[in-house]
Amino acid sequence: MPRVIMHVDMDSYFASVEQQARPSLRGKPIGVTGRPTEQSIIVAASREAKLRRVWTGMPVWEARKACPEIELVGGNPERYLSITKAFIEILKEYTALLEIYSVDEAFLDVTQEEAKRGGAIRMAEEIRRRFEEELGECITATIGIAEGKTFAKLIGARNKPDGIGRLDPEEMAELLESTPIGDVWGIGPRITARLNRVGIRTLKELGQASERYLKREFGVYGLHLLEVGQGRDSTPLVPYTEVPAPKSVGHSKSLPPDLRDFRLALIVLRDLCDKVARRMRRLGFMGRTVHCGFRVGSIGPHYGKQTTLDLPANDGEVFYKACLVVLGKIPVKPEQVSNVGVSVGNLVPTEQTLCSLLETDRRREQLNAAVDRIRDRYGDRSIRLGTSLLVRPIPQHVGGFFMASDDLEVG
DNA sequence: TCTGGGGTCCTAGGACCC
DNA sequence: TCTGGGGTCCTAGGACCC
Repeated sequence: MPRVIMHVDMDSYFASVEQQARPSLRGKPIGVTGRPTEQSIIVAASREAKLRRVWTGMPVWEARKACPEIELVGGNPERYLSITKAFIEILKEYTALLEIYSVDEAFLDVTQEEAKRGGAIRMAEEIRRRFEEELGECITATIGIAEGKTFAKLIGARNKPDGIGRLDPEEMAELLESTPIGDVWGIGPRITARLNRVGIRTLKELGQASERYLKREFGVYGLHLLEVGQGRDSTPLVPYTEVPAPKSVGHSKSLPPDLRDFRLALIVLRDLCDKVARRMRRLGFMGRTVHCGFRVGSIGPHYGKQTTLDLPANDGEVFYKACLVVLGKIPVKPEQVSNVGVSVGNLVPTEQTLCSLLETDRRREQLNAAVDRIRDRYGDRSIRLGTSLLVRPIPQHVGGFFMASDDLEVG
């Protein structure tokens, strides 16, 4: 029996939530930004802003050029999360096979339920009506319905915003013929360019490509591409009840153009290590692989290296030391470091590690727990590391390599 | 004026062990 | 002494997503 998959995608999500919370913003082109600086980017544009050609990912200066009256609003992550929880609660009433894909998207498998509820379209109408009644008139969603996730997403995108789209099997051939491969979930610019080069531009053409070619070029992913090109998509949903454990925890930070400096990058890195460690403690994980990376110049590539610790850790100091070791191996000039990041993988639940049995680690743990309590109570900035305030000698740059490890005084 | 910050999965080569 | 096969772990890099 064919599946009936629904993709629920909130329209201009962060911007809509802001307009719901602040009526003075309604009907206006607004852009939600991460930080209120000119260097930041538009994280979400309201419908009015989109009509004025302002898109997600656009730098603020470019958005202003496209739409001088744009009103910039700093984002409120907690607010978005609480609305997300609310709409997820509504969706749970319609099926247990619900995948929470992101803060503003979900997939529902309603194969079993649709008959009882008068069909998938009627269900989608009801869901949209309840969003309006329970979350507010500004919070709208577009719902796509098809036999697989990829096509539900695609048909939803064709009906944005504030709409419902259902793909009937008879319409599949036409859709395959008219859809450029780059419109499809999972086919980004690189794969698009590679396929275009051999004359594949539409989904239909993708479906006619040889299996051998796709397998050779794209590995197992090539088989998925072929399936999608032929109008099939059996990718399973990941029900929210079976959310996989996180595989890595990381933070990164871009530096303002006038503050691109390796010393500053190290201070920021020390803070990021602490943040990562704290999140891991909160999540109950320790990790062994420490990956440290940075970017040089605004369009330069990301450089990254990793190292594996002997024992899993969840301590910022340990991560920072590992980063310094790793950075010493990166053959790049330290000037103009524009972005720095750390991410820890190879995660193990804390209770499954033996580290807590070691005396030194127990003391360290007590210290971390105390710091966590203070921050829980007074905020992340209430207690900071000595390094955030104090920098001493300058890292040497020798023969194109960093000499980083012992140059920074850790307070 | 020139792009944030958080992730996932896959591949491939080398080291090492049996 | 030489050769082969299989498995796991580690590292680097590529691609994609929201």
